[in-house]
Amino acid sequence: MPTVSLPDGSTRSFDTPVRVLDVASDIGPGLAKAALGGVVDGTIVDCAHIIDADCALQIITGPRGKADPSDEALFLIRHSAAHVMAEAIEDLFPGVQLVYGPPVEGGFYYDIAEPEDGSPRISSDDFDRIEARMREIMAEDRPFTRHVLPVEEGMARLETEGSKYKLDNAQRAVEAGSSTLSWYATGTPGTHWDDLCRGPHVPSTSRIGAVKIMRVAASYWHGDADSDALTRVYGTAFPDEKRLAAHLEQLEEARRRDHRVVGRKLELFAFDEMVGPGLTLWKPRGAVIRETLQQFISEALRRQGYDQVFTPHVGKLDLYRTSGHFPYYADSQFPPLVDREQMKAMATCSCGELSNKLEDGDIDGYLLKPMNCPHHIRIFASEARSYRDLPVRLAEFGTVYRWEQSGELGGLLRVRGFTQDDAHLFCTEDQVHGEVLGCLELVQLIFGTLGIDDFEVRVGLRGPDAGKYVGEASNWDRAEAACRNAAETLGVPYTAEAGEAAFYGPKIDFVVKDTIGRRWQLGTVQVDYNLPERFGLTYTGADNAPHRPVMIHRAPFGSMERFVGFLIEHFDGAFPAWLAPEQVRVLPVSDKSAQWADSVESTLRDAGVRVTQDAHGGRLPNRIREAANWKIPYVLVVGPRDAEAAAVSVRVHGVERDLGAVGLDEFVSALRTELDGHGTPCAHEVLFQTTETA
RNA sequence: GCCACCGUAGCUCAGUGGUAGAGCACACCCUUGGUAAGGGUGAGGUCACGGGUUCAAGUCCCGUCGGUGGCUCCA
Repeated sequence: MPTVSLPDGSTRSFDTPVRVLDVASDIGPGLAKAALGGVVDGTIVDCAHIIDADCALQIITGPRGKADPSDEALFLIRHSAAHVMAEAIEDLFPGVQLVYGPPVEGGFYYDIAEPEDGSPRISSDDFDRIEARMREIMAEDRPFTRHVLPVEEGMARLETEGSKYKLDNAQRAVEAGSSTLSWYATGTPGTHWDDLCRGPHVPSTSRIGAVKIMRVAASYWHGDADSDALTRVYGTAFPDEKRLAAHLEQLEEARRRDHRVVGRKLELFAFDEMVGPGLTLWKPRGAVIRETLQQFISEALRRQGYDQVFTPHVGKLDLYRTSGHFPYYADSQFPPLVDREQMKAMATCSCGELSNKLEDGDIDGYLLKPMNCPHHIRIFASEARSYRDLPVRLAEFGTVYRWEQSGELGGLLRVRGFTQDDAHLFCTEDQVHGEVLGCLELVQLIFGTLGIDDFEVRVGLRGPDAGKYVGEASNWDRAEAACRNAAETLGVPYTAEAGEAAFYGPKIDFVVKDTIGRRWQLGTVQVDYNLPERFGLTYTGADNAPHRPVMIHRAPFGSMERFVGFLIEHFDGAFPAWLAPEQVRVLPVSDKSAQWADSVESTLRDAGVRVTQDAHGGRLPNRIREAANWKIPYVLVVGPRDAEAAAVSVRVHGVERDLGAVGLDEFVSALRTELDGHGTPCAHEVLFQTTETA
């Protein structure tokens, strides 16, 4: 006699066990028709799920009207679509084995093991016919039917079928405590296609609505690169074609906002085959943005008591043997630069001998630095340090080089040479908390000034595998507490992730999403007990005895490349005036206003404004359009009327009209205030009381 | 690094084995124009690179380089 309580607070009682669908019918036929599944006490279930005890139930329905479908509805639709796709692929590619097919953010995928007999692999050319087969299956409107076998019987079936992947899935389910194994047939069990699956699914195949295969990629079994190579086919599904089309349009829009597209159009940066992959060429306009950000943070660093240092781009291998970067991380470094006189010896070595000799130190050379810390540590070690000197804060925009895997490179977001806004703080145990807080203030200053409010804070802590971590447990406890505590004072939600610490200490990372939804770490603060130990760093305490300092690595931007890449997308290339490569463009209406236009231009230039004049380019509307395409914050149209009044007619990017004329001096002073205030207050708001912008 | 796809003018892209194309941008000329595309003319190509098949290759095959997406990695 289950009593079911519903989201509106009402309850319904039944004499016998009922299906979720029956409860929906009991509420109303419309709801029953729309039901895709249910949520019973927080667990998502099929419409056919039987309720035999009191519970809280929410019916999952497809979207109504213009509302977005619920996450649960999309989960069911996409999980079901993954099955239909798997069936279609098995139909079209005999010999494949299914591995694992979950719904994911934005869609679903299915991992598939393709036969290694040289038969054609699934390629994007096959998407149309896979989709066509899926639509046939959907049109047949076959019910998703769950059938359950006891573990032994189920295992026996899987053994017979001979799929090691499904067998593995089943074993995992059993290990996780399952007492049965379930299959879902698209239709009648025994007659139609089925798949080992925990469920749940939509009631029948037609309820999936609209599907699209998106891409195919390689993946690895259990995510392990040494394990079987699998083919992962990604797709997405929506309740209807209209929503699918809207989703695809959104992806297109995101692509237009991609920093690689915008960066080329606005001439911010370039990559060049001849220079090398992942090596950024900062063009003049991009360099302005980077330089301006560096100046901005440098001011803050001075206030916080940092000292600027400079160090070279290379260091001897011994430096990195001591730090532990070489050869442990050799795979992710550019190959060493070997001493000239040793080149000959190398020429006769086999690869194995060579790497041994490099490791042992028989062959010496230099490394393009993968990190700045070893150099900064040697600066710390270059003089006797007293506790009175601490904290020592050494800052450098240090360029580092890492041999990122070729498949990982992507625009400015993942490169092989990048400049960190790096600093290393050497402090006492007691100072860690305060220093971490200071680092977070810098991140807050940056994010706050630039209006970055959509980010995640991740605190990386030790995992259960204690052997992985260096340093005293008590120090770790304090450092972890310092990181958590500091994250809390930020006043934003953060996630504490066990096992995500670096091996040398806990860290706080700031993570943002790019325009196509990928996550990237920007700023980071890391506490380090390892390197001071490895380098034997000491300072003299008040007790006149040597003590080991604690190091903090921090980079509030992360790297200038990644940060600017992200920022291009954040602003869609329309940078606030203080960052914009070209802040003002002067457009004389005609040659008759040339003199006044020149004078406007030089006045602005004298005020330290990055200004240009466009006296060519044809008619005025054409030149306005051109300036808009370059996303220039302020466009000043000057004609005879303006010259007469010593004024400029102002347009601001993103507002498609003339805001009106103001005196040149008035404009310059308002703009100067905006630039000096890093965007606050905006000149156009002050002058025209408008808050419209792009 | 792995799998798939892509590489044609500065940019965006057409071109399914038979004489390399368009729009934008660029140069020059006309237009002196008051708020998002005025008109004309012209220049611009080793079709990424190397090999192969073919009477004939931008097009088909192989390799290399580069890019994109995902996987793995990320001190």
